[in-house]
Amino acid sequence: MAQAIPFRQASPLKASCHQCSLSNLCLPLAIEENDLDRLEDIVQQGRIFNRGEHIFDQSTPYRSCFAVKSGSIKTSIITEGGEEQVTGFFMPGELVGLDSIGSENYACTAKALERTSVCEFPVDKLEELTGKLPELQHHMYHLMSQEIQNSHQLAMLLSKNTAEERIAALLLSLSSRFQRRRMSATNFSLPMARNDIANFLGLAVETVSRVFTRFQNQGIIKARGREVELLDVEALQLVTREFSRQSHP
Amino acid sequence: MAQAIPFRQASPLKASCHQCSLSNLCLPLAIEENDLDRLEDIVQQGRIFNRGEHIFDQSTPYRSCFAVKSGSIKTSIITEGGEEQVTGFFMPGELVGLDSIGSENYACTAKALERTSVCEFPVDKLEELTGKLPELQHHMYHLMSQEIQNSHQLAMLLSKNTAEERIAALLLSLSSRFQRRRMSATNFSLPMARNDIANFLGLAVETVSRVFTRFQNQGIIKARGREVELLDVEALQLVTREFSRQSHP
DNA sequence: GTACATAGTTGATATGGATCAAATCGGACG
DNA sequence: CGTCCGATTTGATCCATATCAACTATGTAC
Repeated sequence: MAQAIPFRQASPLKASCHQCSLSNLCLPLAIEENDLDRLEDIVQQGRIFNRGEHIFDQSTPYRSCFAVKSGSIKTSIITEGGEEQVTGFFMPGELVGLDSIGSENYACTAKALERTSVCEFPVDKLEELTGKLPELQHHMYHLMSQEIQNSHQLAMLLSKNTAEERIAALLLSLSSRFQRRRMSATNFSLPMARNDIANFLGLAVETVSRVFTRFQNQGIIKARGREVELLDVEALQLVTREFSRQSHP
Repeated sequence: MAQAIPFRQASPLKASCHQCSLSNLCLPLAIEENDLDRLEDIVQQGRIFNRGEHIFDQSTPYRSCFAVKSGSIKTSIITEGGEEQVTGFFMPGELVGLDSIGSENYACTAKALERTSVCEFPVDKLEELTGKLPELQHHMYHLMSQEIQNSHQLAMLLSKNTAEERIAALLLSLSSRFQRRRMSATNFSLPMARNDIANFLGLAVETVSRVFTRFQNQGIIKARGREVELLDVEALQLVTREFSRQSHP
């Protein structure tokens, strides 16, 4: 491993968005090459969290949003009663904490689902920078509106779709997100437990489990634990659209 | 009415955020008095829509977001199959279209629920302005994150709460939004049809109707058509919290 | 004022998924 | 290698809400 150590050891924590393999997914994608330094100046890179550790906690003062570098994160909100609602899963290249920007406190809790490394963007500096770089500001608006749309899609899924449709949609969403990272779209391992899937999709764990085995029996997927193989993507897509088809044939 | 006509008749469409009674709810609240002119310069004020008319349509090019001046608006997304999902209701002082800022096209359709007047903010000019006014930019981030949080709350409501809890939550939300506008918190008329409520909350119309009459029989509300009176706000609040209480007494 | 259409209510029945219960798997750790 | 504890699966039963059906109220056009 010795040869992997970079020459510039003087500033090991200095971010290097330039070399990051995720720069085409993450914030840098919005920025001109020569403005990238300004983003690097405000990023704190390379913080590592072990499975189960909190990146930030609901109701604590908002400081930063985070880009996932490797690993994965789940966010959830906790009601007064202690009930948990998983609001999202975040994979490399995705930004966590947008739901609280501009607020005093974090609106949710972010937890590492596995060993995860993140890049931290202090919000005060980020806002300052977006004020100077219109493309970056535009991209932030875009990311945030995307987040709203995602959440609306989730609400739709929850209010109108069956258990099978919800799970098919989740599998396809994960699939396309793996694909964006040039990984297999049909062969991946779920970063989250069945419990988290159930909570996120508004189902009981038992139902999630049953649907997985039903899909398996139908030859649509193969699943052993968290390892999943999508055997028939078209069938999955059909499941997610079945609902809308039935109503308007 | 003659005496109500302003002196400066030369520019009747010139916005006057300065005088607007909603300025403490709407975008102006984020801006210093002396920067307000710059906001007024980009606003197009006073467009009127009749009940049922579309303010904008899903999948058409994104141009502007809108502040409700009077009346009310519902937003919804339509699936490929033609199925509708109501994603929100917007009342005076609230901003519509944040879910698409930074996108090419509108992500939803906005429809006037009654005769409604709006102020239009062309997005290119708005982005330009937020680049110059940090407080305004901050406020935009805040509004958008608020929208994400709202949607997460909705998702939670849909995935974890009973019909009664959902409807109680909606009534309380409307109540507090009327109150912000210095209107009665207990006596108001619903801007939307039962159908829209049902769709928004992921219920059947029949269920909504039944819950309304159940609440009425319990003496919690009085409802005749769209006219609603909240007789026992605490009872309503209790209903929304009942769920969380049961799980963690 | 009458008629038709749309919105809302009420009743009867069916069902998808929750819940309860129990068995099995899997991985961390001594 | 065996033990233990949480995660997952499987089975049996129940219930909240959807669905189907019919009726009533409201409002709008003529």
